[in-house]
Amino acid sequence: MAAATSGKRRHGPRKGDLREKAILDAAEELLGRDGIELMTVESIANRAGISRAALYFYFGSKLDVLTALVKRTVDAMAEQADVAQAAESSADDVITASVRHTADLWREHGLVLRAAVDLASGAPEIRGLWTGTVTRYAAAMTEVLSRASRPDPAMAEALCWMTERTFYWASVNGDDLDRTAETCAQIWCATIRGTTDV
Amino acid sequence: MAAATSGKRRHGPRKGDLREKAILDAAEELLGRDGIELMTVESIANRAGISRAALYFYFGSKLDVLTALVKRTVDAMAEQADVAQAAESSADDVITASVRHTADLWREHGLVLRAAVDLASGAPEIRGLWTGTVTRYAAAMTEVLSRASRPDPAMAEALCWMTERTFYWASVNGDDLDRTAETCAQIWCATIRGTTDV
DNA sequence: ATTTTTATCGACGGTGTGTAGACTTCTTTG
DNA sequence: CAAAGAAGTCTACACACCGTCGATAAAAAT
Repeated sequence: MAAATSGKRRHGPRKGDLREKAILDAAEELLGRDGIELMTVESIANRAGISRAALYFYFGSKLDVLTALVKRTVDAMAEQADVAQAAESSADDVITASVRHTADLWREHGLVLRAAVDLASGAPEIRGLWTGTVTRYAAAMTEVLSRASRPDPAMAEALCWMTERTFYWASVNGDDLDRTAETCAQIWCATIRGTTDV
Repeated sequence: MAAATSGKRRHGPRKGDLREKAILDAAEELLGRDGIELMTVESIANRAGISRAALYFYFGSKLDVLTALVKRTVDAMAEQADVAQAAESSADDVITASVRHTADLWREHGLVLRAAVDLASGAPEIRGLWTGTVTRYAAAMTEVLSRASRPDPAMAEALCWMTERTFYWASVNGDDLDRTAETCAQIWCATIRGTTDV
C-alpha cells in the first residue's frame, strides 16, 4: 500500500520537496563513498543538511530512502527506454544495440543498480522494482527472439538474468563494460542461431 | 589471515567441536525459518543451547557464523564434484548432466546457496567463496566448450552466471528446478551450436 | 591433585534505530 | 494583517542488538 515515501506528507510543490531530492542525492553520494552498510541515517541526514530526526519526516527508514532512490533511477531508465526494436533491423542488430544500451545504463547508474541488486533479496519493494524492470526487458526481448526462432519466454528471461549478472560483476570489478557487452551480445546471437537450426 | 573460525581456539577433537557444529546447524535452521536479517546472534545461540556470550567464544560475529556455514556447504559441494566430464561423452551430454547436477545442488542446499548469493555483496570472504566456486565451474566448462567450438572463457563465465542467477530466482520463487535446468541446458547447447558455425 | 586449558555466563558500554513531544517557520484565509 | 493551521525541525528518550570484559565452572593434562 504505502509507497516508498511515507504517507505523512501531502503532495504539492512545497518547500520540502527540495529536501526530499537533497536526501536522495545525499544517499546516492554516500552509497558511492561508504557503501550500503556503513551509510547511516545520520550521515545521510547530515549531508542533506538536516538533522537525523528531520529525515524521518520525509522517509520512514533508511530502507525507504534507498527504495526511493532505486525507484528514481529505475523510473529514469524506463523514461528513456527508447524501445529501439525498430521492425526493420535484423535480430542481431537489435540485440547488439540493446546490450550496448544496457552497458550505457550501467556506466551511468552503476552505483544505484548495484545497490538495487544487493538490496533486492532483503527488501520486497526493491525486489519488485528490479524484477519488474528485468521482466519488462525480457518481454521485449522475447518479441525480438520470436522473429528469428521459436519464441521461448523462459530462455529470454534466463538470458536477461545473464546480462544483468554479468554487468553487475563487471561493474563491481571495474571491468571494461564494452567487452562485457560484446560477450553478452555474442551469446544472445549464438543462442538464436543455435535455436533456429533445430 | 584469520579464517572464518576466530583463532582463539586450538584445533583438536575437543568437546566444543560439537558446539561448533550445533551452532552452524542452528544457523542453517534459523536461516530457513527467519531469514538472514531477522536471525539474531541470540536466537542462534539459544537454539544451539548456549548463551549469546558463549557463542562469541566460537565465532567472532554473526557474519562469521554465516561465513562458516557457507564454507561448510561449498566445501561439501566441492567434495562430491564428480567432475563428470568423461572425455567420451558429447559436449551436449556433459552440459545436460552438469546442469542437472546443479539443479540437485540447489534442491539440496538452496537455503545456504541463496544466503551465499545474498551475502556475497557485503561480505568479502563469502564473495570469495562464491565467486571461487563459480569460477572453478566456469573453468571446467570452458574446457567442455573448447571441444565443440573456439574456447572463450568470458562466454563460459557469463553462461555460468546465467545458470547461477536463474537457479537462484527459481529457488526463491519455488519454481520447478527441472524446468529451469532444461532452459539453461538449451541455452548452453544452442550457444555452442551458434558459435561453431562461425 | 593441582595446574592449565577450554568453555560458559552475567553484566556493561556502545552504536544505530525509530518515536514522542515541544518548538519554529511558513502559508493560507477571514 | 493577524490568527489558525499545516509543514518542518529539533532535543530527548526508549529500544534492540552487538561485541567485550572479568569472574567462574568444567574438562584435560601433568
